[in-house]
Amino acid sequence: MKELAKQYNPEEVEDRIYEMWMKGNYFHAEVNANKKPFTIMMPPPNVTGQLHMGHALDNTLQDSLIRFKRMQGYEALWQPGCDHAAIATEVKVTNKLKEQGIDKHDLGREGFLKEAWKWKEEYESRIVDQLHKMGSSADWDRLRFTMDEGCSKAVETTFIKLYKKGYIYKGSRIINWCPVCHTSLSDAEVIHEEQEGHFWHINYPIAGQEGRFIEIATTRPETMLGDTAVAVNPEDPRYKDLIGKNVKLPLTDREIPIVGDEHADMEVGTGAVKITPAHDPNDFEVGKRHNLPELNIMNDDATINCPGSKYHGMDRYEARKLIVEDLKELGLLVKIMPTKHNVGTHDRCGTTVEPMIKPQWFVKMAEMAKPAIKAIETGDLQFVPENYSKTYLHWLENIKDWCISRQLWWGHRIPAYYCDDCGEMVVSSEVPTVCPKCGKNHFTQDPDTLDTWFSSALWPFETLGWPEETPEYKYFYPTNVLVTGYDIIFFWVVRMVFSGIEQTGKVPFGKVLIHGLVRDDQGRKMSKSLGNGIDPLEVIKTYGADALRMTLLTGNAPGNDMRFYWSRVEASRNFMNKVWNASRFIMMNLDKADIPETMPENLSMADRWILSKVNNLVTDVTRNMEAFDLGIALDKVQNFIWEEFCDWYIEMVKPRLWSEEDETKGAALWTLKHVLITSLKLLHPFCPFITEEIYDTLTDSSSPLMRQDWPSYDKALDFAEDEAEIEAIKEAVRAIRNIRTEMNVAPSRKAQNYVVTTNDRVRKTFEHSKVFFATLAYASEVFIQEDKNGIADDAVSVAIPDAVIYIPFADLVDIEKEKERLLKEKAKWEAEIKRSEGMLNNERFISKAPEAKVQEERDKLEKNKQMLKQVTDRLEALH
RNA sequence: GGGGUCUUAGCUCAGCUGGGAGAGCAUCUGCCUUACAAGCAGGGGGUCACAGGUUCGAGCCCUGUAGGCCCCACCA
Repeated sequence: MKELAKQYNPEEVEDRIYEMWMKGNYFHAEVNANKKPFTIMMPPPNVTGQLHMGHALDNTLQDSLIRFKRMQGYEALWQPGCDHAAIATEVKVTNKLKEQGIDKHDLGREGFLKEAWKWKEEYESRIVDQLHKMGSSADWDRLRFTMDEGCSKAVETTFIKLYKKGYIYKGSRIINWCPVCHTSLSDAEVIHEEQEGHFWHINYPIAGQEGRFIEIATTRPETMLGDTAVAVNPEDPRYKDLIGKNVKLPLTDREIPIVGDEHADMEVGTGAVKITPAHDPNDFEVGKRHNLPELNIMNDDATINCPGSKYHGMDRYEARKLIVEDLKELGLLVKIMPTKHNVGTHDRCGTTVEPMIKPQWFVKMAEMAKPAIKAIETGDLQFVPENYSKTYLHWLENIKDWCISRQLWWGHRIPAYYCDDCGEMVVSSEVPTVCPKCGKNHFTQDPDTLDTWFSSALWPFETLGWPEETPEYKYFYPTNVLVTGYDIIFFWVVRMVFSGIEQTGKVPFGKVLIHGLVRDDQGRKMSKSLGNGIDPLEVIKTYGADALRMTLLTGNAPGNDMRFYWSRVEASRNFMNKVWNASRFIMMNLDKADIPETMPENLSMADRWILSKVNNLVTDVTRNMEAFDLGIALDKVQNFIWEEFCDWYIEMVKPRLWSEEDETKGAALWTLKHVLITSLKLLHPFCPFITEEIYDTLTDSSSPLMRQDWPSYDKALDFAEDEAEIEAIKEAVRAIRNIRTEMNVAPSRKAQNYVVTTNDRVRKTFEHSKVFFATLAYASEVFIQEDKNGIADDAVSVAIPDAVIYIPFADLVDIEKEKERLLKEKAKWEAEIKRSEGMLNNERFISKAPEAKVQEERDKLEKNKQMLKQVTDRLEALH
């Protein structure tokens, strides 16, 4: 028998084991008609940097699931890949170049893209390496990238299909513009932050009515250069008569109309609003309603663009300052009120976005949203936890058209071409040869690229070869589970669903397992700026990947945020150590006797007990796994291994192993081995490394644990009737331990040896383990009094090397205390019985509850009655 | 304004369709015991936010109240 190292060294073991898995190609999944597929698409990490704790959680959940399904006999594919993360990467690469003193515009588009690809290569391999360290069993042969050839083809195909269907259109609309990144942003990329600001109250002079003004309030005075109207509520008595009149727009020579519009809220500000259609989404709408001109007064970098004006070329905030001063000078500034208001900022760079009117590409959402909503109603798509489907629905039901064009270089180029001569647009997968309008043959491609989510929306099928009908696509698609954080339901999940339905006719995954954020120990988000992020690799280095995985899986329900505590990692590491040492102990004993091939006949009570325990555990854990309650499943496995297997069974079995002549040693060893292997299997999806290492050392199996069959319920191991007896034994053992404490005898080898026996019932249950109680007392010799003399039902016999002493219970235990304890216990059982009887006497319960449950309750009642009898008997014996 | 969610031990959190209040950490007591001191044995600690209701039975379901958090929209 091989031996395990004395100390578990995760660092050494993990690397070696992972290499073994890789060499054996055990992660690979192949089209296999004899097996059912099970597919998980890895949310592709951005190639912007290294993985953080959120990725660790995300990947641990997926890896646990896929390992479970693989062991269950599915052809389990975990499809890995990375995302080009358009703007995020472009910002990073631009900054890196800037540090080297290079401006990206000097490099030009081609040069920049070369740099970006270099960046991608570097970070992609770093990310893959990190995923290896976490133990991820993804099919690395199938590693994909959102901008690789196949994905680009899928993007192009999708774009053209949607365009031809009329779902993609180009339009001039007001969009969010980032003046630093020089690109448009979707609504989802804009974060609204509350900021301190001011309300500037400004008098606009009424044209033709000298000395009369209309007072407006604004938080952005600089935009007044682009005002094309003032709006008042048509019901507002203060201003009713002014509707239709004009005002002279200060600081300009323009006159603009006063219009009546619902948008003006009588309660807010002065009730009169300046309308700047080109720089405010609401004003844009008002402008549309009243046919107002849209006056763009800003350049792409948010400097003022008003030729002829003194503000021309100034930054928007500089211009604001100067405009306020100038208004003051003109006596038109009425007052300045401090206020808090929400300002939209770019989620990547923090710049305040500027609403701008720009020609952009959009996806029409109304039609595609419908089947995505329906998928929830039909149950084709289910969220875990379920309430996230409400979030999903709420968003879809209020969906707006999706702005998909970005003025970036890093991304999929829009497949639209413009004729150099007449400007005619052609959407096509290739450069058109002849202009359909003017017949010329020179074209320029649209410079814009697509929103990064446009390609990730296709991830579940583009990675399997779509639009080609590859065998992989046919076999593995639609996928089974998507695992992701709640923070990207809108960005990603929604878009995958409607894209999947539209392109493939199928919901891309049946279940969405949602997890929360990993926060620091104070509940704050982990972020670079706070410097409170914890690198998963650092944790793995000191505590091992298994410990990290266990920390992330336990004590946390789906969809909820969790806090990261080092103490929890330590606790997990301690459990790894427990598993390691228990296994070490078992292996040290395995060569002490022949281990039966099949289940031996002469199993002791304790053997039967632990076997049925582990048998039930299999059922429980499997059910939890299938319901995606991974944390609960792991909790049960841990609880079993530590508290049942180690603390009780292994302790109980020791004397049989140590004894020279015990004929049930083989049964004990068989049981130990069986329970250990089953436990390792159950633990493997969560803690793959340590379980694999132990299993391989223990079994000499030619295939690794990760490819073994998941255990299933075995009727032959169901010794359900033993449960009550075991409880009685445990109770007796506890009593003896208490006696030991009462006697103040330290169970030390240095202390005197002694033997304890107790009543017939307990002794009978331990007929195969006569040395059991001796072990508890750490005796070197064993005395069992077989004659009834001196052994009362409630007395103990204590043997020390030279003598046997019979000690009545009463002499050892404080009778009053013991009575109290028993009375308490009696009350407990009585309450239990009352409860059970209450239920069983209830007609509604009997008729409504499933038969199994009723039977369970009846059994419980029976058992409790027995327990009560025991307690009562003991109480009587005390007198 | 719309939607969601939470309140359980000193701390952080589990508690699966209603049926014995749990874990980890912390704390207290006794132990270096031939797997494990990263350990063992034992203990203390909770009116499950509050008030009603449904039920034989409520941490769980319903209504209301108080407080916390998140998302969406909007604040000219």
